[in-house]
Parts: sequence; structure tokens; C-alpha cells
Amino acid sequence: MEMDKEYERKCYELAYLIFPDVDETVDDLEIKYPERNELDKDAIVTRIAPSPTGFMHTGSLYQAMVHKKLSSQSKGIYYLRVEDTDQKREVPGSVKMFTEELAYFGLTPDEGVIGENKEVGFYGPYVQSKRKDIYRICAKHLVEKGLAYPCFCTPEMIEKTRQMQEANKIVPGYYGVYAKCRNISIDESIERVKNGEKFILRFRSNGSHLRKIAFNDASRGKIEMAENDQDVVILKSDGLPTYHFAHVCDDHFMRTTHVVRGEEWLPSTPIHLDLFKAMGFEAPQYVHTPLIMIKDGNSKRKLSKRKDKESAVSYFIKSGYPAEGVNEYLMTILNSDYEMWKSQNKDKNYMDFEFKLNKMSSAGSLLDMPKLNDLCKEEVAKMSGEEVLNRVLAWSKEYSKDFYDIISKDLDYSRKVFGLERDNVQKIRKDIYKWEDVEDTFRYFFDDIYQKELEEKGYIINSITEEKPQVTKDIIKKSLEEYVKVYNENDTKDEWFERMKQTAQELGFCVNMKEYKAAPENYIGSIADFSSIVRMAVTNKKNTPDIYSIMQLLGKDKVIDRMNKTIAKL
RNA sequence: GGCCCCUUGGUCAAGCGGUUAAGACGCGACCCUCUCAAGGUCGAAUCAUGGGUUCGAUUCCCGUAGGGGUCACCA
Repeated sequence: MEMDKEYERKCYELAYLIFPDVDETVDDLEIKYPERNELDKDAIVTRIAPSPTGFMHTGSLYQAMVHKKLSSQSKGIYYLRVEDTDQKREVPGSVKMFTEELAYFGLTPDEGVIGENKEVGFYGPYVQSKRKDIYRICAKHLVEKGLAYPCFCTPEMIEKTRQMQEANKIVPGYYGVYAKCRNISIDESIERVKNGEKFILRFRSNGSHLRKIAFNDASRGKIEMAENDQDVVILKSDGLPTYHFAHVCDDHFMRTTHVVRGEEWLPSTPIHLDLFKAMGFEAPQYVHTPLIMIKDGNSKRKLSKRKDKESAVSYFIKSGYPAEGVNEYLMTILNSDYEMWKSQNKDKNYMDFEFKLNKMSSAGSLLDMPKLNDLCKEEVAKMSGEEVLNRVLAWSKEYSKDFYDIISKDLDYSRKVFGLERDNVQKIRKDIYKWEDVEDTFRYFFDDIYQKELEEKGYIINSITEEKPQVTKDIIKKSLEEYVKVYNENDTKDEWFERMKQTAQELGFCVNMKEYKAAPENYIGSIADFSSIVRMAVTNKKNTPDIYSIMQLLGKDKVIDRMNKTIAKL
């Protein structure tokens, strides 16, 4: 008993030696960062906690969606905390990038860091490097309780132990008898700290690898794992905490109720539970989300920052994927019954859907780009020409300045172009899924880039002859020559088509598709072939919206000029 | 390798002891059509495997295999 009292006293002495300047206590922090009583009892407080490495992972966006849904549904809070405890990896400008990228997808947090050097909320600072005091208070608390100790081992010594453990097939790590500094006397610790020896701070775990610990994952259910017995580092030599320790201190004092994080954290959850227990804090509800995978040959693997461009959120923004489509896609892989709900609630958006944690798939899904593209197409199809134009303007201003200049020259004209088969029609043309592709899709409307394409790629009209040998170059030439003569820009659509048919028929094309299909050998081609000739002469493209509208938009001079130039090239 | 997670068509997946095993993307065919896209109709394609439990297993239990993750003073 006397001994215990003495030990306790020495722990306090050691704590004071290590943290002479820390005079606040954990209890002070409890008062400073009180429970969020203003929220409903079952309100969910979540957080997105990126590291400022200049890169936002697509998986983070997926999680941001979970945060947003959980918090907004429960009238809770979703905040952003910057985890910059690894200062070596820090990339300037990251925070600005994160907040902008989240904003692009409508996933701006309610609290915390909301822009470069901008924070809101009472639980800050929301940047870990600015929370050193808090970690030191918590760490001091652990030292006082004999639950943390200074470790004087050098990285080389630890590496040596690890190699020995591996060679002997012992579970590697710093624990039990292998934890040298755990086992030195407190007097020696005090002495060595006094002598100014360099050290880091480790947690003193009382767990055993032989015992099991169970916890409930809100999406996966009960998970059982071996207890933690590792004396993990809690404060590094630069004085900053490791992820493990920061997670425990921050999520407690920011009053996080649900920690939504990637599956890769599952194996270290026992460490966190151990730390929560040691601090006397209640652990949050964990939600481990599956990783987004990508196909690699015959197997799949997690999206890799180095190998996969799709691993970066910025990729989707740069390519001009509409946020609505990406969000839809995320929801489909996030909640298994979302697609069904959506098909019954077409006019609603994902914010109206009730997201359920237990409906979350726990297997990692493959990033399905064709599906994403399709969902984006659907979303673009809901937009008016005006809307599409505005989106393309915003996108190109940032990522394709030349195109921006071209389309902003005559906004009325551009609006008509983007409204083709989109405004005032029953069946909307679904051909655009990302803004990056728009320039190529509509290039024939803009002389500069149209001309450039012709110079670079040449005329594609000859491909008709390759596909249908009976439609020879001579026929193409003759068709265009005849058509140029009769083209009348004042025709209505019906008149226009009648005129096309007439010209086609005179040249030996069949103007009735059924008749043509019944006996194609009787004709040199069909009205479809004739239309292709005209289409390619005017647009140098195989696929376009309705040619009549295109001709109307381009105007007679350009139409005639393009046809004549094509004739000259034949 | 230890530990952990995961496993229904090519992909996302519904299912939660008895179903003709939904739906979506993709793919194929046909229809419509001035082309393409869209739309319409139809089609091919799935319960990893072995053993239990049960009258009955895709569904519950155990093993096996496969895939993935993780074992830092990185998060």
C-alpha cells in the first residue's frame, strides 16, 4: 500500500517533469468542451478528417456523403478537422483544395474548417497542429495515472527487436517484455528525463493478446478481435500526437458520436478502444466503410493514389463530371436500396432519401465508370440548355480556357447550341456525361475549332465508302453537288426533309427505309446514307443531333460553304 | 506469416428458411428512326466450395478456398 502511494507520487513527479508547463487538466477540458446538449438526444455528430497531403481520395468523398447524410438526417453536426500531425507530408494549399472540392459536391461541412484559415464552431481549433496543448494535457493525465511512459529507445533499437521477433515468429511490436522502457523503473525514467535524454511517449497497455474484445460496428454489427497489448506511441518526438492518440482526444472533446472511417482502420480499433478506456472516455460509435476498389487484371485492389487517376476527387472535377451524377453514383454504392427508392422517387434527390447504416454494403465495390457515366448522363439530361451552358462555362473557365473564350463570345448562339434536342423536346438527347467532352461533341458549331479538326484529322466523309462500297466517292460528290443547288434555308423541317428525299431519289437512293431493307440491292443506298453524306459534309461527324436544326443554327452561308469545301476535297 | 474484414450474373446489387432468385449499368437482338443517342420490346448471364442444422437452404452454423485490409515516431 505504502509502495503504491509512493509509485503514484512518482508518476506525478514524472508527469510534472515531462510537462512542467501544463497546468490545465482533463477536467478543465471537459468544461471547456462540454457535451453538445443543444442537439437532440440522438443527433449524430460526425467528422471528416483529411490529412493535408494535397490529395483528396475518392474514398473520402464517399465518406463525406455518409457524414452528410447521417448528420443532416438526425439534425446533428458534420464537421471538418484537419489531421496534420505528420508535418513531413504536409502540402500547402491542401485545406483550400479540400474545402473547394467538398463544396463542388455540395458536401460542405457544418462546422470546423470551412476554408483556408477559416473555422466555425466552439470545439476548435479544428487543426490538430494547433491542439498541442490539448494532447499534452491528456498525455500528462496518462503519465500521472501510470498509463503512459517515456520511451528512450532509438528507431534502430526498435527495428532490431522487430527483426528478432520476425525471425523467431513472435508477434512483432513494442509490448510486454519487448517493451524495454515499459519495464525500467520509474526512478530510472525520472532520472533519464532529468538528464535530458531524448524520448517519446508511449501508452502503457494493460491488454492481452489472449483476451478478446468485442465492439459494435454500426454497419457491420458485432466484431470480435484480440485486445490491444501494444504500447503504441502517443506523442512523437516533435511533440505532436500520433493518429491514435489524436483520434481519442479529439473525437472525445469535439463530442463526435460516430466515427465513420475506412475499413483499413478496423485492425487498429482495439488500440483506440484501449486508449479510450485509459482516458476514461466513452468510445464513439464506429462505422467502418468498405474501400472502393478498382479492377486490376483479374483481381481487384484498393484505389491507388499512384496508379489510378480515379482515386483523386480532383479527377472528377477536372473532367467535368456533374456533381449530381457523382453523388447519385455514391449513393448507389452506399446504400443498397437507394436505386430502388430512386426509381420510385424520380423527382427527389438523395437528400430526401433516408440513409440507413445497416443497409450499407460491407464489401468493397469496384468503381464502375460506365455506371457513373450513365448516371451523369441522366443528370445532364435533366438540365436545360441554359443550365448546361452555365456549367460548361464554369468548367471551361477553369480547365479549358480556349474553349471558354470560344463559347462565351456569343452567348445567345451558345445557348442555342447547348439547347439542341434538350429544350422544348419530348425526348432529350443523352449524349453528354462530362463537360470535358462537350468541346468535341459540339466542335462543328464553332468555326475555329472545327477548322482545326479538319486540318488535324481530315475529312471523315470517305468512311461512308469504306462502310458501304456501293456509295462511291462519285456518288457522294454528286449528292452534295445536287443538294447544294436546292438547299433552301427558309424551308420548314418538313419541307427540308421532302427536298432531301427528292434529291436523294433522283440520284437513286431509296427514300423509304422499309422498302430499302426489303431489297437493298435495288438501290445505291438509303435516305439514311444520303443523310449521312449531308451530315458529314456539314459537321464532319457521324453522330449529331438533328441535321435540320444544325443547319438552321449554322446559317446558309456556312452550310453551303462547308458542302462546297467537302466537294473540293473529294 | 499472424490477426481482421468480405464472398448472389462482367459490374452494382435485392433477398433476410419455401421466390419462375428483383432491379440498374454493361452486353446482344429486334422495333422506331435522316445518323447517333434516347425510347420501346425481348434475350444471354449469378447464389465460391465442402460439411452440417432442417421436411426444406442463396438465407443459419462450422471448415476450406479466393479476394481484400492491416501489422510505423503515416494517417
